Amino acid sequence: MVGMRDVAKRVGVSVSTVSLVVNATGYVSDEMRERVEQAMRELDYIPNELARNLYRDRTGMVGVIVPTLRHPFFATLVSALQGRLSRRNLQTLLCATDDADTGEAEYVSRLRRHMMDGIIMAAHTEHPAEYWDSIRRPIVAFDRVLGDTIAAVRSDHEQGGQLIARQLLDTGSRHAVLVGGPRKQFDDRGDGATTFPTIRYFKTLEQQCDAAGIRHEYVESGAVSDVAGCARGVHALFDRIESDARGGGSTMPSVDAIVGSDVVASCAVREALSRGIRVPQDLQVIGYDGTYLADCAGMTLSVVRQDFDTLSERLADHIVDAIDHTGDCASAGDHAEDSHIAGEPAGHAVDIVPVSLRTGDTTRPVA
Amino acid sequence: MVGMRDVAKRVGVSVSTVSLVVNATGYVSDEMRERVEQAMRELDYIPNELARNLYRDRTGMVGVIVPTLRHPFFATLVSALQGRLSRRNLQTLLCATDDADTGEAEYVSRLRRHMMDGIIMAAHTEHPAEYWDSIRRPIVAFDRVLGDTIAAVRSDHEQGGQLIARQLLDTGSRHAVLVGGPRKQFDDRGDGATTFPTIRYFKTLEQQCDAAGIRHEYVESGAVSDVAGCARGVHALFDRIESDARGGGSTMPSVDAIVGSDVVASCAVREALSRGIRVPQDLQVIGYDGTYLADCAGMTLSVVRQDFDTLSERLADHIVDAIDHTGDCASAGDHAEDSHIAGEPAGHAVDIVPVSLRTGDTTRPVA
DNA sequence: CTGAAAGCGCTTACAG
DNA sequence: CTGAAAGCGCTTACAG
Repeated sequence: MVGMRDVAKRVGVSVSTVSLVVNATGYVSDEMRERVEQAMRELDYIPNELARNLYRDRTGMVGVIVPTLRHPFFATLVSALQGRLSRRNLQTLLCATDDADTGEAEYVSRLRRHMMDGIIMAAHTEHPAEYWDSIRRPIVAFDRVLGDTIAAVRSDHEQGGQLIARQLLDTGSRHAVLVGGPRKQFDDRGDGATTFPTIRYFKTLEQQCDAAGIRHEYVESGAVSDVAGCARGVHALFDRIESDARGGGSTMPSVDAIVGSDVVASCAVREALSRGIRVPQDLQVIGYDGTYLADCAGMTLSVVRQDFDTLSERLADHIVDAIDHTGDCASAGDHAEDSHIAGEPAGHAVDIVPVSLRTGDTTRPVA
Repeated sequence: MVGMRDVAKRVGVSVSTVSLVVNATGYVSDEMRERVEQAMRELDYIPNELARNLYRDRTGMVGVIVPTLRHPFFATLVSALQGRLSRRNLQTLLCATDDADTGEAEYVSRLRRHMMDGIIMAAHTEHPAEYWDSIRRPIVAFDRVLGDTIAAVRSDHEQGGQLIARQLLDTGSRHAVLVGGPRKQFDDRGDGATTFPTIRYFKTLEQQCDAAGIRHEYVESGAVSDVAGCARGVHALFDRIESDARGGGSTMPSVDAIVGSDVVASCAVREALSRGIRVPQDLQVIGYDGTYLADCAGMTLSVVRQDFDTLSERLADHIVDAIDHTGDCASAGDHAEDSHIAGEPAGHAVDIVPVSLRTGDTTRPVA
């Protein structure tokens, strides 16, 4: 490996001088700079960031922990996030907990040892808030609550639930099936705050349906990383719907709306089509997320769009903030006992990004 | 940051001793080890890999460059790859060229500066083989030829083409439409070798169709990262097929088979269903890739499956090999001029992984 | 079995 | 404007 020393030797100067021109800091005569730069080119010199980072105690990398990449939601999120981070000259170290047999704890441990500047946490965690506090590294949570000292970013799922409820109401749906993850995620974690905000749109939707007199039921569709399982779940759901209809002596199922992730919605549309159920006349389908899947479904799905660009931008903002302030707070971090003093809501509040409803071909026009 | 020195101080020993127990190398008395470990626990000591890596000249990270994550193929690949690398204690640094405004060249430059142990290249490159040689870091190419000194891994696309041709022939299809990327990718790059092997399955398929007397045509569907564009392309294709049929005075289109990526196939199935074209009776659809998309299409897609697990395993194997041999070859690398001497096909040959045909509900049974 | 010393490749005050 | 020196946190021979 050719190092700074080699460049210095070639030009006949000290390494300090080479360092100065590499970093474009301090004063170097134009002629000197030119000679050094040429030597670097000739030797194909690559600055070793490792050494640099060791000195600066900064790596320019952030760890991103997601459950899986085999789901369009997280693929889209990571994609947008990596782009945003790259723009700020931050590299993305990817960790997927469900796709590898490496657990969240092991990943976090590695990320700490590798001196990541920050960690963006978007996967399920079994750790208590104390654990995350003890990491002593900038952390931003996505769609999760990791404790009230840790910044978090998420979509406005309550708004999402409302948009869907409104749509169902305005288009006259009377019986909706909501398809989502394991219902136990709905439970609070004792401390009053649910750690998994995504389910909020279901809760909101259910409340609004109750208020509007729309019948609704919830069906579990398996873990998020199991797309095929989700497809099977939707298939089974349609079997049941049709058999219910026959049992009731009716030709049409009473279910007239299905709400779920893009994946669910996508499956639902196709199930309906292949069974001769007309979309949206007989059945409305509304997706949640608004990933690319919503656009390659043959029919344009009606979806609540999460704003991936803004979400990523915010995540990047927060992590950069946290990194920049990490030096100042270093001493403050020592007396962890009395940390809950004033309250810095700026960094620790949950940053909520609006969603929007895109009406496609799978919902009826509003009367 | 609490360092080794702090631990040493607390126990009252030298840093060397602490280092020994951290690395579990050399001889340390059990009592000493116990005391040191306890101190590490008490202080929540985290070894700084940066320093360690600087000394060892190894980071335990590999850079993975893909065009996009917003496509199930690359999402699935990266997912499998990250898992495999993680098992070998290698971290994955993710770079997506189409999803960020960071070009391939810039990414490679960053990866070199950050001293990645290796680079896995799965994106398009405009660089000539000489460039890749000059990187002087372990590189493995995926589905691409980066020059004959660089190891490559890919699926057996010729076999894929054959499997599809066989299927079409055995089920009596007479007119197939192949939907794929820009046709100019088919062209060789002067040096005789195509740099983009994926298209080989189309070439093989076309040859076999010609031999079997199956009519075929090729339709471009836009860039790989543009899933929505792909959906529009398929839509337009169906419009044309139907209008052709009407123009010909026929009620049924002459096209009776569509072949393309999972995304294309997925769109095609839905387009067909919503237009009343029966799948597979009137139209067979065969997907290429075999990602999760093939399983959440309502109908189980018939697909040629790329073996992502094996592909990833091989990529990991090759990069680990290259990394392990990087020390030995350091000197050998100097006389790059006379590198083409004997030929080390072991490392440089293209590693070809078999594919398989899964027949689902979108093709007819073989007579 | 343990400690003092040199070094990994770079940066940054501090002298000249 | 440029060089000698100390240090980032760790590892590894080499003495004791």
